[in-house]
Amino acid sequence: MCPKIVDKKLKRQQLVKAAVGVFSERGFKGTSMEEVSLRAGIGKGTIYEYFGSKEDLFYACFDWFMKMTIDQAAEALKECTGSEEKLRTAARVWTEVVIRYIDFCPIPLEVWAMASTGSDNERFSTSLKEMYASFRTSIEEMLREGQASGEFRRDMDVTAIAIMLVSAFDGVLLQSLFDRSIHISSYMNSFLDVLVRGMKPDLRKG
Amino acid sequence: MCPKIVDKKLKRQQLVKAAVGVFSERGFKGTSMEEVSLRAGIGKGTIYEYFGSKEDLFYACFDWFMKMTIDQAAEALKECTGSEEKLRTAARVWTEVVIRYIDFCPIPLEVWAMASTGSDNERFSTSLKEMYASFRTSIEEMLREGQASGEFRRDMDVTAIAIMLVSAFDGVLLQSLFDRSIHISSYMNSFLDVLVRGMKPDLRKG
Amino acid sequence: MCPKIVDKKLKRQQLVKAAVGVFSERGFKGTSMEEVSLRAGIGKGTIYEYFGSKEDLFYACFDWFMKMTIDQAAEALKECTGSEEKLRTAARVWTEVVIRYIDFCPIPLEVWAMASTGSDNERFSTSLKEMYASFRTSIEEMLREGQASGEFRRDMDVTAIAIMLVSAFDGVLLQSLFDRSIHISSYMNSFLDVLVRGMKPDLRKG
Amino acid sequence: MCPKIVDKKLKRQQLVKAAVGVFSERGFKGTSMEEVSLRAGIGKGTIYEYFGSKEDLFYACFDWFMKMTIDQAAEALKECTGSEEKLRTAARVWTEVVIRYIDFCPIPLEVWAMASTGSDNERFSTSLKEMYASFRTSIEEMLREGQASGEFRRDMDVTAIAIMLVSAFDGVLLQSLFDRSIHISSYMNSFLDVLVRGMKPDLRKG
DNA sequence: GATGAATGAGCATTCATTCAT
DNA sequence: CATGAATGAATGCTCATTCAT
Repeated sequence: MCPKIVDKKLKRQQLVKAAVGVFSERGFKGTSMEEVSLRAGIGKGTIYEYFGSKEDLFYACFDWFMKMTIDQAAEALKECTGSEEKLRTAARVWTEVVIRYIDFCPIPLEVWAMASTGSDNERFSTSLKEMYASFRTSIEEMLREGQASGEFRRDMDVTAIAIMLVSAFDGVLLQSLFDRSIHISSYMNSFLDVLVRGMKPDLRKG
Repeated sequence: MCPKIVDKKLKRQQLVKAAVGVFSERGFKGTSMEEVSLRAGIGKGTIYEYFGSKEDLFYACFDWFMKMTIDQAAEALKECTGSEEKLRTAARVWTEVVIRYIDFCPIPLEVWAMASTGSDNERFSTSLKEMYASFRTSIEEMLREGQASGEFRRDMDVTAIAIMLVSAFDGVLLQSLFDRSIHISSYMNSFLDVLVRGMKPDLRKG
Repeated sequence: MCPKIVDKKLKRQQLVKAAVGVFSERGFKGTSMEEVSLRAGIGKGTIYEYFGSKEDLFYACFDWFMKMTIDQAAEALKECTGSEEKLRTAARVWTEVVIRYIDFCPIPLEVWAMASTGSDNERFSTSLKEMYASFRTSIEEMLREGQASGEFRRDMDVTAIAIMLVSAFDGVLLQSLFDRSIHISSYMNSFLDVLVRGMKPDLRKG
Repeated sequence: MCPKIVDKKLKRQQLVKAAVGVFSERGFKGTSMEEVSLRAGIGKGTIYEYFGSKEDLFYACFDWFMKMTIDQAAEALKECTGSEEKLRTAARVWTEVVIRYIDFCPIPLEVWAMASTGSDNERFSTSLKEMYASFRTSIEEMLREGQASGEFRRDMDVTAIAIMLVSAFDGVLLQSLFDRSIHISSYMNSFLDVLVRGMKPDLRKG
C-alpha cells in the first residue's frame, strides 16, 4: 500500500559503520551476521537487503577505510606546493589516520590476509593492487617533481623510494597495532628527516 | 615390548611442512584439518597425536617461519663487521627469505590479522610483540654501533630509524605478496643507498 | 515488521516430547542431535534455537518428567485427608506414572547414572538431591500427621520409613523397567498392607 | 623363543580393578580405554589381549560387583537359621556392601541405564533380570520358610514383599550415592523393625 | 605377549543464507 | 520493506579398535 520510505544510502552507511566495528573486533571469520545486525539495531535478514553477502559487507567496510584515507590525503595535499612538503604531508595524514582509526586498522590487515590466501578473493587482491599502484604513483610523482625542481637528487631510484615508502607506511600501521604505546608521528618525522637528507642534492658541489 | 618406533620429531616437522602449505593457500579459517591430513598423507586423527588443536598446529607453522628467518639472519650476520654492512646484510637476508618463501608469507599475514583482532589469541600477539621488539633492538644496536664508530651521524633518532626500518621490511613482504613482479632486492638496495646517505655524517664539515 | 510468528513455548514442548522419546530409546550418549531433529521433523540447527546444548535439551526432558510426576501427585493428594490415605495415594500415583510412562523411565535412570559419575553434571545431582529431599519430607509429614492423629505408632523412626519408602518407589521403577510383566500396583498395595499394619499402634493395649 | 609367562587370570583381575575405578568415576561413555590402560599401568593395546571390547571390559566390572555381593551374602547367610534373621542378615550384608563399595556403586547405575536403553545391550538386561529374579526368589524362600515355621503371617503376599524389598535395597543404593550423609544401616534396621512387625502373626488371637 | 602409533567413523555445534509472513 | 525462524552444510575433535613391530 504505502511502502515505507527509507533512505537506503543512509541506512547502508550506518550498517557499514556497525560492521566496521564488529569486523575490527572479531575479524572476518569471527564476525557473525547476527552480531552485526544486533550492533546495527536491525534484523538479521535486513542486512541482505543492502548487501548480497557477508563478503560484500566486508568489502564495503574496507572500501570505506580506503576512501576515507584517500579523501583525507587529497584534501591535505591540495594546499601543498613543494615536493618535500607533499611527502611530509602524505606521511602526516597517514599517521593521523592510523592514530585516529587505530581501532579499525584490523580491517586492512584482514584484507591483506584474505588477499594473500585463497584464489577466490580476487576482488580484494585486485583492489589492493590498484590502491598500492596508485599510492606508489603518487609518491613517485612527488619525487619526480622534486627532481625536476632541484629539490631532490636526480640519481636516485624514484620507484624504489616510492615502493619502500609505501612499505614503511604499511609497516607503521602494523607496528602501531601491536604496540599501541609507540608514538609513530614523531618517529615518522625523524625518519623522514634522515631520508630526505639522503635525497637532497649534494651541497658540496653547489 | 616392541612398539612401533617412530621419529616423532621428524614426523612433526613433516606435518608442519604440509600444514604450512595448506595454511598459506587457504588461510587459517579456510583450512580444514582434513585437508592438512590429506596433504600430509596421514589420517585426520593422527594430527592430534602431534598437535593438540588446529591453533597449536598453526602456531607451530608460524614458529617455523619465525625461527627459520631468525636463523638465516643470525648465520649471515656472524661474519659482518661494519655497521652499514650489518644493516645491508639484514636487509638482504630478509629479502631473500621473502623471495624464497614467498608462498608461505601468507602465514605471517594471518598471524598479524589474528593478533590484531580478538583478545583470545594472546599467544600470537605476545609472540609478535616479542619478535618485533627483538628485531628493533638488533637494528638499534647496529645503528648505535655505527654512531660510535663514526660511520653514522650522532644526531639522528636511532629508535625512529629502527622502527621505520622494521616497518619497511614488513611492508616489503606485503608488496611482494600483492605484486609478485616487484623485484624487491634491487629496490631495497636503492632505498638503503639513499637512507644510508642520509645517515652518514656531514662531509661538508670535514 | 512482520516476522514469522511462532509459539516458541509450544514448539519447545514438542521438541522436548520428541527428545524424550529418543533419549529413552538410546540413552544420552547414544542419542544424536540429528536423530532428535529427524524425530521432531525439524532441521538439526533448529534445536539450537530452543536449547543451548544437548545437555540442556536432556535436562529439559528430565525436568518434564519430574514436573509431570510432581503435578500428578499434588493433584491427587489435594483431596486426601487421612494419613494412610495420603500414603497410599502417593504410592498409587507413583505406580500409575511408572506404568503410564514406562517407556520414558530410562530418562531418570540416565540422570541417576550421570549424577553419580563425573563432577561436571552438577546440575543433575543438585536437582536430584533437591527432589529426593522434598519427597522424603512430604512422606515424613504424612507419617508425623498420622502419629499426631493416632493413626500410626509413635515409637517408629519416621525418617527411616520415609527414606526407605522413597527407596522402594525408586526400586519399583527399576524392577518395572527390567521386567515389564510385573504388576507393580497390586504388589505395591500388598506391601503397603503389611507395612501399614506394622505402623499401626498396638491394639492389644486398647 | 621364550614367550613371557604371564598369569593371565591375575592380570585380568588387576585390569578389572583399574577399570572399576575409572568407570565409577567417569561413567561408561566418559571412560576412555586409554585412561584405563594408564590406570592399570599397561599399554592401550594390551587391554584387548584380555577383553574383546570396551563393553566386555565393563561387563566384567559389573560381573565383579555382582559376584562380590553374592559371595558376601552367601557367606553371611550360611550361618543363619531363623527367617527373620536371614532377612536381616541379607539387609545387613547389602548395606555393608553399599557402604564399603560406595565409590563403585555408579557401576550398577550405569548398567541400569544401559540395560534400560538400547536394544543392543541384551547381555546387560538379561544379566540384570536373572540377578533380580534370583534375589527375589531367595527373599521369597526366606519369607515362605518363616510362614511355614509360624514366624510370619500366612496371609501376606510373599511375592509382593520380596519384590518390594529388592526394590527398597536398590533404592537404598541410590539414596546413598546421592546423599552420602545418610546412615543407611540404622534406617534399614528401623524400617525392618516396622515391616517385620507387620509380617508377624496377629498376637491378639494367640 | 605387549605396545602405542595410526586410523576414520561419528558427532555436537556454528552460522551464512533463505523466505514466509 | 523488514524480520527472525529455519536450515543443513561444514568442521574440529574424540576415541575404540587395529596391527606392524
